Amino acid sequence: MIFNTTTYLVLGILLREPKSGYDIVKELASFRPAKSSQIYPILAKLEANGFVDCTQVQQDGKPNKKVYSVTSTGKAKLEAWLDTEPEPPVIRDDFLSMVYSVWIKEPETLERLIKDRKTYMEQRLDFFTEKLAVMEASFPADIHNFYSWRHCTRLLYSRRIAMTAQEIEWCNDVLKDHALARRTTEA
Amino acid sequence: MIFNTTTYLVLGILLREPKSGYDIVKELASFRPAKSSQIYPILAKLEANGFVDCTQVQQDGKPNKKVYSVTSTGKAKLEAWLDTEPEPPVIRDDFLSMVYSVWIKEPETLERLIKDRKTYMEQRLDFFTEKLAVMEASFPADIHNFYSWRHCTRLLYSRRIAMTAQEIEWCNDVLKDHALARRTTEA
DNA sequence: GCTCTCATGTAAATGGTTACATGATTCT
DNA sequence: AGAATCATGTAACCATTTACATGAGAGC
Repeated sequence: MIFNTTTYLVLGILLREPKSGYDIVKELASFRPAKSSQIYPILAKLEANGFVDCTQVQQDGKPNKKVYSVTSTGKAKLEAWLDTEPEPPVIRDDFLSMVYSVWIKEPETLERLIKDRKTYMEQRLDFFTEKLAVMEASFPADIHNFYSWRHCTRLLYSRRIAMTAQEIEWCNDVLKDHALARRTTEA
Repeated sequence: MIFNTTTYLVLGILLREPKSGYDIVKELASFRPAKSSQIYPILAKLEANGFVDCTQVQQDGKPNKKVYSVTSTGKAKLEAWLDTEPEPPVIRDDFLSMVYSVWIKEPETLERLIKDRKTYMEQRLDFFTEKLAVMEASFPADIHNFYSWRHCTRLLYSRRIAMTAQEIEWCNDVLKDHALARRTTEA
């Protein structure tokens, strides 16, 4: 069986807390989005190879669901992965590809591109700041405990927040430069 | 013909300056890495559909190469794309997936992960800082001229540098927290 | 009756990587 | 002779997305 990064992520999610495929998709949404058509086959393979167990759970007011939990073999596999070196990050960002070529258009196009990006990043910043605040209020002890998964979540939120704030700052710098240069040209 | 983001990037590279497939791969390497097996078919398709022209160039001391340049149709296509809205960015980062699950291991694993990341980011920071410095020294006028492609390159470098510096800062924060918490535990 | 959320999947297509194949030229 | 860089490509595979299919239950 082939273990790619997404498969390890699924194991990691289920190790925190048993979940259904549908719930895994929701958990991934804000962090590393994946479609259900990718998750369900991964779960099926993990189960077929004994890395996760599955139990049917009846719900009232909702359809039944299949809740998966990690086996000891699954946990061992995840632990072994954490001792390896991660690949360098890959960023797919259309926005950057557009900035790369935006010099062929009027300056207004760059301005629009940056303003839209800033708006998007401000929304993301609010989203993650809120998430972190809720977690801090709900689990004040866990988030500073090395052996709690919420500690890891806190680290990831704080990184996201810092990165997003940094990008907003960059947008402001570009817009400032832009305004300055245009005033100079007009004068 | 299907135009994906990579195809637009190839057009953007060739519009700055005509290049061979081999050169395009090198140009992309530090920004959005792609393999030659992806670039050559894109060039073939672009040529077959009249978006780029190709001329054989003899070189001495090196094998001959095929240099591509963008046609007016190709430029129009790129311009139209710049008026659309970019998709939200996608980040594939094994490191983050590892941090997500590292709570199941001893704290040393997190420490190692962060230290290695910091080292990697410091290398990247040096690389981009050097690149920007060279460009600033070589083309002091261009980098502030809206209608020069080097202006766009400067924006992308400055963003990369700020982002990378920010990530190093985050690594330092995590390591400081970590040291503090361990001292508290030992005391 | 219609839409929304919950829930699980399959099939086809696209985007990208890995592996392979070939050949010129330069440097050691 | 062997490795390194330059140069162009093909074939097979993997990862992910898009589109499709189905169905229960809730709320309007």
